[in-house]
Amino acid sequence: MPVDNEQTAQVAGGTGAARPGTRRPGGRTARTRAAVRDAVLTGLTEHGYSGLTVEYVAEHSGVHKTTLYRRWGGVDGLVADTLDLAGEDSWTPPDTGSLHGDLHALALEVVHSFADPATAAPSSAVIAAAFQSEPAAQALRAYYAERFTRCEVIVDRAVARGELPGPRSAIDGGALVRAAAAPLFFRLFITREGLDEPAADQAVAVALAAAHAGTFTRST
Amino acid sequence: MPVDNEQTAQVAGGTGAARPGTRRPGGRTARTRAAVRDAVLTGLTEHGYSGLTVEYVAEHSGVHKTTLYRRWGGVDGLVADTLDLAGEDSWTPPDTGSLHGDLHALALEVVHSFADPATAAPSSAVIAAAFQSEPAAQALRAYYAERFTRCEVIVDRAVARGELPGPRSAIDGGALVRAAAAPLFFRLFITREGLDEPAADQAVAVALAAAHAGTFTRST
DNA sequence: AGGCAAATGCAACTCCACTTGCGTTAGGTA
DNA sequence: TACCTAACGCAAGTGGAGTTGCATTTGCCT
Repeated sequence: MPVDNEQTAQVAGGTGAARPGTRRPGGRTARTRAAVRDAVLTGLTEHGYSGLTVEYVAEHSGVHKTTLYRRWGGVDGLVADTLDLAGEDSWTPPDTGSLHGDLHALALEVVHSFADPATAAPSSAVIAAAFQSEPAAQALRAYYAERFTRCEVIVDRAVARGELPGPRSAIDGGALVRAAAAPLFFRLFITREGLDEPAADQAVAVALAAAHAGTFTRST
Repeated sequence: MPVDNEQTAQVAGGTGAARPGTRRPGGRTARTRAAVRDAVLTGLTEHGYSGLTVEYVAEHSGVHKTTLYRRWGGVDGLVADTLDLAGEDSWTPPDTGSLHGDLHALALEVVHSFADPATAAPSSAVIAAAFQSEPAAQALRAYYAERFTRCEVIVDRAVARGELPGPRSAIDGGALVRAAAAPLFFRLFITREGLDEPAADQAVAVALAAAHAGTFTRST
């Protein structure tokens, strides 16, 4: 079953001005999308976002340049769509048996994923693309929103285990996980300090300390 | 006294291959730099980073296009140099009389600076530029490193007041302040959730809770 | 004051991202 | 099966970013 997750925003009028790719989600269209996204991924890992060009994707996907411009608008659209695909994986947060273990494993996943060019390229590419195109910003927002929603299980389990004061609903799990992740991305893209395991350790420690102090407990 | 803070990195050979701008920091050169940086600032606030073009800077600064390419290499270099200027201001961290007050004021400064396009544009522009050029990344790194060094006074004062366990050297002030700032930038540029005062409140609360739990105390 | 070289100005050129008009292919439907 | 049209392919063209060789200005030093 080929996926079809076109952005539902900005439909021109009520007259049904169909955007390309929405009316014929069948064979060729789906094949085109898959080929294009593969080419985008390899292009990103090879040349990075700033070095990725529409012409490159055209050559390496067998899809004509004009089609790429028509359906995706440009490099940023291509990258945004690629992230949409990446968001449809079956990833689940770690389950180590303790809150600290889960958060630490999660932080290490981030560290390692950004250490490997193949996985780091798409992620950082969209962050870069979001600066110059609203669709990319949208894709980025949606991606992380969904990721952190998946992560709330970690906190739910911790509450169930009695590691944090219950009930579940009283603690903002999303905020806790975000707090653990934020310093890592901050170091990566803002202060450009680079990532290592100590950084991950400290990020987790900060988030956990705040959690135990009740900082993420929702105010009634 | 005209400033001259050229990047000292990547000097080609030992034979003294002088880069433009280093041998004659006098009148015209300095005037050129000033005019260019003004034009970059107005260009950024008007069109944003993705809309800023070298030609625009040339027209609005009176400096010829060729000169801009020669001395700054391109848009990213222009933006990086502009941040270098911004880093030479006389900013000092807030001094409210309490650690919480200082951190909160600091967080609010971030929120408000990114709410105002005129101040937000240069900052976010360099973050974007750092994705495609090493000089820009360098400028970004230097800028925030210097900023957070200035902020360590906040923690020093708190220790002196007895708000945190001393001695000064035992606590990593930079890490504490970074912890308070990270969630804000994370929301701005990674999850693209936008900033508001509650976000600032929580960021400060998290950092403070971690500080009181001893998370930023240096291990001997 | 006078001379040297760095820094800038200038105009023409190259190259590539992006567009456009039209012909062709193939998915959906009767 | 046959038709219709969305989606794609193609080739030529356009515009602007970035480059190059040379003339001109202007700081700095003697």
